[in-house]
Amino acid sequence: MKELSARQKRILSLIVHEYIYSADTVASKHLVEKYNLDMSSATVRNEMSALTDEGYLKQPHTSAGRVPTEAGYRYFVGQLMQDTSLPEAMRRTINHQFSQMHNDMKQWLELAATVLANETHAASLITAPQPVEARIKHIQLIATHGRQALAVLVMEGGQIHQHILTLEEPVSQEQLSILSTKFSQIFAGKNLHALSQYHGTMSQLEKIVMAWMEDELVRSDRLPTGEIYMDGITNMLAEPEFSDSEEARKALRLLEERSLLQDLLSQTALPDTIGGVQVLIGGEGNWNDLRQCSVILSRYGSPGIATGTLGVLGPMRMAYGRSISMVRFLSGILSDFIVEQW
Amino acid sequence: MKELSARQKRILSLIVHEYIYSADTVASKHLVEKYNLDMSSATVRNEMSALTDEGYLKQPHTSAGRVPTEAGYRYFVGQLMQDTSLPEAMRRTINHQFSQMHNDMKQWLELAATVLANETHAASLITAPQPVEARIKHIQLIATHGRQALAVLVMEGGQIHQHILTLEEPVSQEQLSILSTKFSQIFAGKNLHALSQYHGTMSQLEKIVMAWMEDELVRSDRLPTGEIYMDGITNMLAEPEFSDSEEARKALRLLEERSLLQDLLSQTALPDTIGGVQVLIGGEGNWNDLRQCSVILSRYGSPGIATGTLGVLGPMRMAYGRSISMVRFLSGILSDFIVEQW
DNA sequence: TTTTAGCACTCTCGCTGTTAGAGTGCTAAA
DNA sequence: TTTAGCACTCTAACAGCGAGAGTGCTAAAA
Repeated sequence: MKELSARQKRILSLIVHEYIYSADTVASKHLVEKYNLDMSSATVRNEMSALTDEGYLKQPHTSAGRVPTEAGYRYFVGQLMQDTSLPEAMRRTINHQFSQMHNDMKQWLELAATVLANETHAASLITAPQPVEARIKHIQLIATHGRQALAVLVMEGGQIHQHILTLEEPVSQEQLSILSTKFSQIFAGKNLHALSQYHGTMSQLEKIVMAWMEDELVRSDRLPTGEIYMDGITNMLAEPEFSDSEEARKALRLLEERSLLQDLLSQTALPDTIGGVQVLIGGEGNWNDLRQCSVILSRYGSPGIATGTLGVLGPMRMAYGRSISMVRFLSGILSDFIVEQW
Repeated sequence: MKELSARQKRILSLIVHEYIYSADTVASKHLVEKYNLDMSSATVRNEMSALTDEGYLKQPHTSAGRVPTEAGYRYFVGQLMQDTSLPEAMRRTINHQFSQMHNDMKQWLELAATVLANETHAASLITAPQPVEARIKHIQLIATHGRQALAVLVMEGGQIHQHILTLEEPVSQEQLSILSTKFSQIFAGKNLHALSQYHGTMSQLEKIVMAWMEDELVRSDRLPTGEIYMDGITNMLAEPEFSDSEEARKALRLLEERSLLQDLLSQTALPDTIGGVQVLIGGEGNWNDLRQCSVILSRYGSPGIATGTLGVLGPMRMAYGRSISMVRFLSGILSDFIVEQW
């Protein structure tokens, strides 16, 4: 693969733009007219031909215009796209929306998913932030009803696990409070490992609480077990490439099968690249069902505290510039929120 | 509309069955052959003609077989369908799956959504149970990090609200515990109304907690603000009636737009009919986007404690018998869980 | 050497016409 | 009242055709 000439780059860029805009093959003449190019359609044709040889363009049929290939998109995203930042007005609007929310992670994630989906016209997905290391800070037991007690485990980062325990027999709030204090003192600052090494003689009640804590920590340690927020699934169906519902199914199955999604997220979005944005085009060979799609991902959060992933899934013919800025911007908003809250 | 003859009922029933099975128009001859009917195709044709006049059948074109109308489905579901209960083996399998879960409402709801979607080949949706009356049982404040404190509100039914409060300044766990006790004594057994009538002199901290509690109760009072669990969205796309993705979008938009969904659920599934199953065919005139769909709904939970809704959304050509049994069965499982837990 | 005009060539898309087959409705006989 | 038989209708599938779009190539112009 040779280096492309400036003119070839320009033409490739225009073709990608135009195709993203129109969803239709783009012809040499059309390009010259629409953008008032200072060359003839024949010249453009020659360059197109060269770009096709290089593998950046293809034609659906002999006498059709050109369409970007996977490699074409990749070159565009990597080399040609100027990094447009979001217009100030939009930043303000979005910030305003968040400022009107409660200080509630869940609500913020929901809003972020909605905004992301609406602005990119694609499907958005966001995983809830996962604490980086599970260290206990605090344990509290609260009597609720009969033999039921609510157990709350507060982690170092402020992360919360809770569960309703069913006890052997009713226990008063006083007794529970005493146990809460005891356990809090013993385990404060400890992680899962220390927990499983503790082996004193324990009452039945203590055993139940211990069992639950271990269980909770084991689960939260197998990283991605958190909730996933999505929106804009129907946006995908509006794209012409998914008018065949079979194609749409392939892409959407990914969103339903948690395991697939987790694979995707964990294999790509590296935990230590907060704020960086990754672009996956056409499944990058690994995800067959995503051959028609692109995914834009970013880790958000704070490296020492908790991180999650957010991204959009759309057709390969996606407004990359806008989507990437959007992902980056929202990643920033959520990161800030986590830093403030925790 | 006259009463249908026994034979007409039989034919209508067979046509509905056959169409649900094959997704194709059903012809008189086909019916006679497949089911070894003791009459000729001409006779069946005559009856079909009558059923068409009555509005239970229609033909897509002059020389095509018949297809049930909305009214046809309705008659089938209301009058013709024998109430099949789930085979024992399947009940056991499903029960077993649940028994292997933790005692966690969220996990049960997720599992229920998955099972429901898989068994009905349609989209499932379940709303988290909402407490019937919001009465405070208990308040607990837990220091987490800096100026942050976790506030937990335990309701009479065992329902839990929690939120991270941002305080004016750091407060020790001791102080928080004192306030917890005080508020718990004052407000135990009270509901929203009593809360807003309390007007002593309050510290800054107290005001913050009060404000949150009111807010939480107001929100939980406007009934359907709970989480919604879904699965099987892609099942819909597999049905031939949604191979046109535009139709699929219409139906799926409902699942994305919370407000639409809440409308549907609240207007149909009445809170006091636990275990009863409602069937909505073709949107029943009210939901234009559901003209091609049917919805099967049931309230679950316990009247005095908390209730939620579960159901399936599928094409009108849906396996009603199986789906209804499935909805009823899972409704029962979730109800039992709620009764046990709370 | 590069660009461009011009033209032949190719392939799709939409239209039309035709045909085979499926399924009905009707009529007249059982 | 049921049924056999047949005429009739409509669709789905296929082929043929022409228009139009867009390219690739060639030869002339810059």
